[in-house]
Amino acid sequence: MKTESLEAIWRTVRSIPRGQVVTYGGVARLAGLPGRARLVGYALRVAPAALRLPWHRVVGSGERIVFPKQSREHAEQSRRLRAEGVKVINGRVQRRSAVDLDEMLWKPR
DNA sequence: GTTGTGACATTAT
DNA sequence: CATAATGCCACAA
Repeated sequence: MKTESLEAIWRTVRSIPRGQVVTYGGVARLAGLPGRARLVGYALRVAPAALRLPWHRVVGSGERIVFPKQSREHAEQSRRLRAEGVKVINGRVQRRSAVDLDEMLWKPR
């Protein structure tokens, strides 16, 4: 049922850890709905505000923010992500591998 | 029932 | 990098 799908998506989004981002397609896949990225967008659009979903952790393919650069949503998402330590440059979330590499080179010892 | 529109993704030009 | 074509599918008109 469709409400089932929406709930599965909401649960999945709710499970995204702080400081981590997942693509629309990724959420769909994790929710057991492969190939239905658009439904994820719809699910987030109609999600009850009461759920307090971390919608800002969901990005487009290539870890790009899907909202138009000038939009309020775009600014909002960038702000929220940066508030969690996620680097966002030019509407693009910096690759985690680069961050991990930095951690590796600095942490040891 | 048909058509247009998306908080999208992937592949091919 | 930019565009277009497809696939996907819920919803509104």
